[in-house]
Amino acid sequence: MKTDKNLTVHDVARVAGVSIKTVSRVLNNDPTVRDKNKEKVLSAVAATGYRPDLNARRLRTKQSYLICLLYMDYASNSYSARLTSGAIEVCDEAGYDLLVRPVKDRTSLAEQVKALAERSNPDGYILTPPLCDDQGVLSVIEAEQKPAVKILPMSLDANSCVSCDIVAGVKEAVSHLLTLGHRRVAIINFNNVHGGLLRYQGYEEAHRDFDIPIDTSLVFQGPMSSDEEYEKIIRRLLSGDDRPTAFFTFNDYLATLVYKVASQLKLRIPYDVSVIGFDDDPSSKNLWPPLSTVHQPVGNLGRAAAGKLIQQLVLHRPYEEKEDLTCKYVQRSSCGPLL
Amino acid sequence: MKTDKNLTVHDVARVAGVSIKTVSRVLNNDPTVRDKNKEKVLSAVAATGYRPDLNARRLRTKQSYLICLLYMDYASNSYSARLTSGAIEVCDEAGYDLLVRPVKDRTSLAEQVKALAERSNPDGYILTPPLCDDQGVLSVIEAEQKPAVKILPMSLDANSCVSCDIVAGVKEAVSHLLTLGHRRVAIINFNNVHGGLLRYQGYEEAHRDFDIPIDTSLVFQGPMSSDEEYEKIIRRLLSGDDRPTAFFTFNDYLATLVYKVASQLKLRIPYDVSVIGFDDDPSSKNLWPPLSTVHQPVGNLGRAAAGKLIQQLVLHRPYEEKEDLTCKYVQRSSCGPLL
DNA sequence: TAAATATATGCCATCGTTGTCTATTTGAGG
DNA sequence: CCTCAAATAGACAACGATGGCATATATTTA
Repeated sequence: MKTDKNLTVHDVARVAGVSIKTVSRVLNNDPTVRDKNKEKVLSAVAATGYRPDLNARRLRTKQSYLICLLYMDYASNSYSARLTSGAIEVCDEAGYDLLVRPVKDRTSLAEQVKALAERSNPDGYILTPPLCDDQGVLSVIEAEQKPAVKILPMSLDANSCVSCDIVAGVKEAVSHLLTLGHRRVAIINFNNVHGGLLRYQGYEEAHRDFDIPIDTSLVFQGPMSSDEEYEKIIRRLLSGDDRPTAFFTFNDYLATLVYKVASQLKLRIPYDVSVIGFDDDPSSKNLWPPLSTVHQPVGNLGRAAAGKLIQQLVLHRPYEEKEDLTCKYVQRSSCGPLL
Repeated sequence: MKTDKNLTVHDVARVAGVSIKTVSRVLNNDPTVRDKNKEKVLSAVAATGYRPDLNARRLRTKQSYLICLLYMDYASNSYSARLTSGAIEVCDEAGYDLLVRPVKDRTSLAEQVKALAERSNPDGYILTPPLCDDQGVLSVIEAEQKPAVKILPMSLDANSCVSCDIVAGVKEAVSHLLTLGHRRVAIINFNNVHGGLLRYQGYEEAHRDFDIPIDTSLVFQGPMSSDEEYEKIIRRLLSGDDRPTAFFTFNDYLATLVYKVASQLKLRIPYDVSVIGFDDDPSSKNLWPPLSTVHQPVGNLGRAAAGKLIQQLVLHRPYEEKEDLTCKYVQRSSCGPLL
C-alpha cells in the first residue's frame, strides 16, 4: 500500500473544506483556529495520510530543523556514541534531525564550523568539552546568531549549559578509597575542562571530610597528551619509594592505562594498588578485575542538552528538566582495603 | 565581517551579467555553458561570497541531500563511531549530510525506518550488519525506491554492498597461532552475519593449509547472546580436560571476555592460553597483555559505502574505489608459542 | 555567402509551505 | 435589532532554487 501521492496542503484543505492557510495553522498549533475547523482539518489529515513537506517549510521559514552535535573524534571511548544516542531521541520527538560532527583537527576548527553553518545551517548547536570552550567555534556560532548548549563548559551558565553532579560521584568514590584505609590516592586528571575541575573538587572534598592532607606529588592535572606520556607518569608514580596505594582517573580509558602499567610492574589490582575510573564505559565491567568507576549519565546529558536547545528553538514548548543527572559510584572489584 | 546578506542567484546573475539560469547551470556543472560565461559566473560567486540555498534546491529537486546510516546501538565498541567518521568525510565532500540512526529496538525496526523516511526522506541508506539483512527494513527502503549500500550483508552483491578482506586477515592471524604450535584453536563466532562466515572461512583455510583437522567442539558459531552466556561458554571450554590453547574471537570485545575468564581461572595470557581478537579497537592495545588482533579498516568501509552510495545518487560522478579494504593481522603480546 | 544545424542562453513557471494583509464571522452591549 | 470590536478565516505573494521550453548565437554545410 502506497499512500505516497505527494499530497499538499491544498488536498487537505479541499477535503476539510477550509483554506490552505487554516490547514497550515492547525499544523503549526496556531491557537486562533476554531475547534470545529481544527477537527475537520485533523481528520482530513488522518484520512489522507498527509505529511507536510519539510523542505518547503524549511525554505519558507528559514529554519533547517537541524541540530548539530560537535565533538572531538577520539574514538577511544563510548562517550560520544552514548551522547549522540540520547540527543537523537529527544530531537526525534521534536521533529528535528541531529547532525553529528566529529572533528579530528583542532586547528581549523572555526573554519570547519563555518563551512558547516553555511552549507547545512543548523538551527542550534550542542557542544561537548573541550570544544565548548573553543573561542573560535563560539564566535562563529555567535555570528550566525544561533543558540548553543554547552556540555560542562569551563564557565557554567545555567541558561546555555548542561552538567551533571560529578563532584558528588567522585566524592563518593574517593571516600570509599579513604574508608578502605588508603591515604595516598593519586589522581590523573585534566584541568582544562570543567569536568576535570569538578572531579578535583570531589577528590578534595573527600579528603577534607576525612581530614587527610593532599600530597600534591600525587596530583596530575594535565594537559592532555599521548597514551605513552600517561603511562610514563603512572609508571613514575608507581615506581617511587612512597608510591600511591590507589588511583582515581579522569575516565575509564586512563584507568586501563593504570591496569596496564600495574601489570607491567607486577603489581596486582586490587591487592597492591586500587583503581577507580570515571564514566562507566560499557567495556569497563569486562576488565579484570572489573573496574570500579563512577557512572556518568552520558545519555541523559545528551537528552538534556537537546531538550534545552529545542526549548529555545521552539516557542511555547516548555521542557521540564526531568533527566537524572546524578553520578553514582559503581563498586566492582578494583578496590581493596589497604593491607 | 558579515558577508551574509542572503544572496540569491539573481544577485550573482546581475554581477556576472548573465541570466539566473546560467548561474544555476554553472553551479550544477552543466557542460553546456561557454567557458567565458562560466568564468564570469564563478568570479561573481567568489566576489559576492554567494552560497546556494540548500533548502530551495531541496524543494525544487525533491532530493534531501541526506544519507542515513543505520546501525545497532551496541555502544560497546567503537565500530559505529569509526564507520560514521569515515562516511561523514565522504558525504561532506559531496555536499551531503549524514544522518546517523542508532536503533535500540529490533522489533519495531521497519516502523522506525518508515517514520524516518517520511519525515527526513533520506536520498539513500547505509546499512550495517545485522540490519543490512533485515527484510523489514529492506522492503521499506525498496518501497521508497531509494538506494541502499549494505556493509557485509549475507548475500554479497557487488553493486550495492561493501566488504573487506576478512578471510585473508583471519587466515593470517590463525596461521600465526598454528605456526606457534597451537593445535587446538577455539573460535567464538557468529554465523548470522556475513562477517562471521568470512571469519570462519579464514579460520578453516588456515587449518587446511596446515593440514590440521578442525575439532568442532572448539567452534562456537552463535547466535549472539549476553556477555554472561559467552563467559559461560568460554569458561566451559577452558575448564575442560582437553582445553583449547588459543582463541580467536569475532571481535575485540569478545576477546576481553576471554581475558576475563582466563584471569578468573588463573590462566595466564599468553603462557597458558593465546588470544587473538578482531577489529583493532583503539582500546585493545591498552589491555594487558596488549591484544593481538586483526585490523579492520572500519573508517575506510564507511568511506567506501558513502562513496558507492553517492556514486549512485549523483550522475556523472564516477567514484573510483580507492579505499584500502584489506584486513591485516596486528601482532601484539597476547599470543605465545605452545609450551 | 546563405541556409541549416548545433550549441548556448534566457524567460517564466513551479516546488509546498508560511507570512502578510484583508475580509468575514462572531458575540457583547446598548 | 443594530453596532462595533475582537476573533477567525481566506487570498495571495513569497521563500530561492531548477525544469521545460523558446530563442539567440555559433558552427557547419551546401
